[in-house]
Amino acid sequence: MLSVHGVSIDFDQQSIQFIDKLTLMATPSTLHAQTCSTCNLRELCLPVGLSAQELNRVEQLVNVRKRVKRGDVLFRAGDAFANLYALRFGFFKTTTASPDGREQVTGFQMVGEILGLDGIVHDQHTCDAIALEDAEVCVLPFDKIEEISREVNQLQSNVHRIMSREIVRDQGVMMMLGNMRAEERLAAFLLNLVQRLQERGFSSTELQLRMTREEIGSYLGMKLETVSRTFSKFVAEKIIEANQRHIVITNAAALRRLAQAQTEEI
Amino acid sequence: MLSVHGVSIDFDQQSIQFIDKLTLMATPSTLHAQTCSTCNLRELCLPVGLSAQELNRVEQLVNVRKRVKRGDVLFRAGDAFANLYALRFGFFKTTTASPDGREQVTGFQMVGEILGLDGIVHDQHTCDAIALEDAEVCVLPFDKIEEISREVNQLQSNVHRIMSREIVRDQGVMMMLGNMRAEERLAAFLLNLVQRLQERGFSSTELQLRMTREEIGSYLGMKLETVSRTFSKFVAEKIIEANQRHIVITNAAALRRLAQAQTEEI
DNA sequence: CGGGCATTTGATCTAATTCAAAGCGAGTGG
DNA sequence: CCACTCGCTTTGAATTAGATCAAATGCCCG
Repeated sequence: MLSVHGVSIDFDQQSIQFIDKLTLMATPSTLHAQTCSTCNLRELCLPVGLSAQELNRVEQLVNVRKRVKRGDVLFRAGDAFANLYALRFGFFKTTTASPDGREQVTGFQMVGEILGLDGIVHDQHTCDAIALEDAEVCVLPFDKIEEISREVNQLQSNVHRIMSREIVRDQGVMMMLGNMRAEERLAAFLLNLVQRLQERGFSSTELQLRMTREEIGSYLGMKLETVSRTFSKFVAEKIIEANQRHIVITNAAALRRLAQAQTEEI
Repeated sequence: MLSVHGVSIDFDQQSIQFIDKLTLMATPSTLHAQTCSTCNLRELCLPVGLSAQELNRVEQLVNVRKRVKRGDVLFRAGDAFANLYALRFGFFKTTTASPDGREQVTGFQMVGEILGLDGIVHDQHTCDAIALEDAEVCVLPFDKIEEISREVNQLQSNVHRIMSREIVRDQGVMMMLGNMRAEERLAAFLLNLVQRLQERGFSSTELQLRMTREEIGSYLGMKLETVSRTFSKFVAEKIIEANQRHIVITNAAALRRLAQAQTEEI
């Protein structure tokens, strides 16, 4: 459930349309508002918990928004790092390549999540960020983030938390890749998606996958055939219903039982 | 090669003794100096690149050092988060547990590395940090880090870089766990250790493992038997010599070839 | 309506796990 | 100082989860 101007709104489906509807509701006069104060995502995003006054200061951060079409690249490994990106709507994957050309999906990002943290260490991105559906991001120049977070303690804290969250998330993925069997991984994956969607006001039982079986497999360290077979197994066991990429979770308890090995979010 | 007061020193073996020897050389009058300015690790640690003046300000950060005996816990999942820890000497592992009790090693830390970043998001640690040999850490209260890094830009930048480095490291581990076969993982693991040791002035061909086969396996997502067999295979192929935990790399090129799938450090 | 990608499903195959047993080494106490 | 553990490691044999190879089906989109 996403709270906008104190009003909670319930969604039963996630999609660009719904987010745009939300934008419309939240900011009737400024449809493509360029400021954080009028952005309906501010309670998910970098400025969580900032006072109106602090928010004013942070506004200076966001002057550019960028549309990224499905299939397009936001940044690529090797690109010079200058900005973080806050995802306003749409869906991304990040992929990391090895010297010998193998590629792995290392994350999926949805509304309100921050892309580009990998670039900070070496002033250079180490992964590709590719839109899996038409998306829009706020471009956040990192030097400005650093500058403003020296003045606004809450922003400083948020930056630290977001980075730490990413580190903890990665621990969970390692757990998944290192310890879990195919079924457990897929169960954990579905639950994780659905949980994040729920935090954003969408259904906790129904979702539209934005990625292929192959991308899921790459992320989960298994082959696309295994992903497909495991989906089929879940369907046979009446744990989920699956029509192509539309998934309905019919037995969340069973799924949770399977995914036990995964570290749950605190 | 570690540069101390402008003098480069070469080690052929890593061990507590050697680090203590170094301490002795670097700070003859204050054997257990409690300040960063006199710490021989300052070029590896949080204060990299700080001017003497800035260093003075950062000094206020470090007032406590803590000894941790082999097998002892520095912090545990669930512990309240208050400090980061800079590793002065010794060797740690961090382990993450799942609800159903499975445990996985998610990292090994050596001199100059920072522990505790996982705790920032939820003011609570999410992993255990356990010393694999007698160790000493500087206790760095995180609120002070935040406070000082508002004033000292270079420190702020270092904090961000260290967190980002961790994120990039984790991407590499995911790559390893998701894409690589047992041999490749072990090769990548050995090369990574040896590379980090080399950055600290130790040999790039010889190392003393501080962890068991089981711990290696847990980190690499394989069983201890497989780790052992793979070591034996490397020995048979004359890529390494292994006597218990003492490893000599005799054919680094072959090892590098095997580990190609791993993302190399930029 | 046709072409190309994505998905499903089946039949082997194999890398790694599991189960089992023996060997080794460092530390302890008689 | 030796004998005896106990934990770690190695090696072997059997088993298996998932990979690979292959083919058919489905679906979207121009």
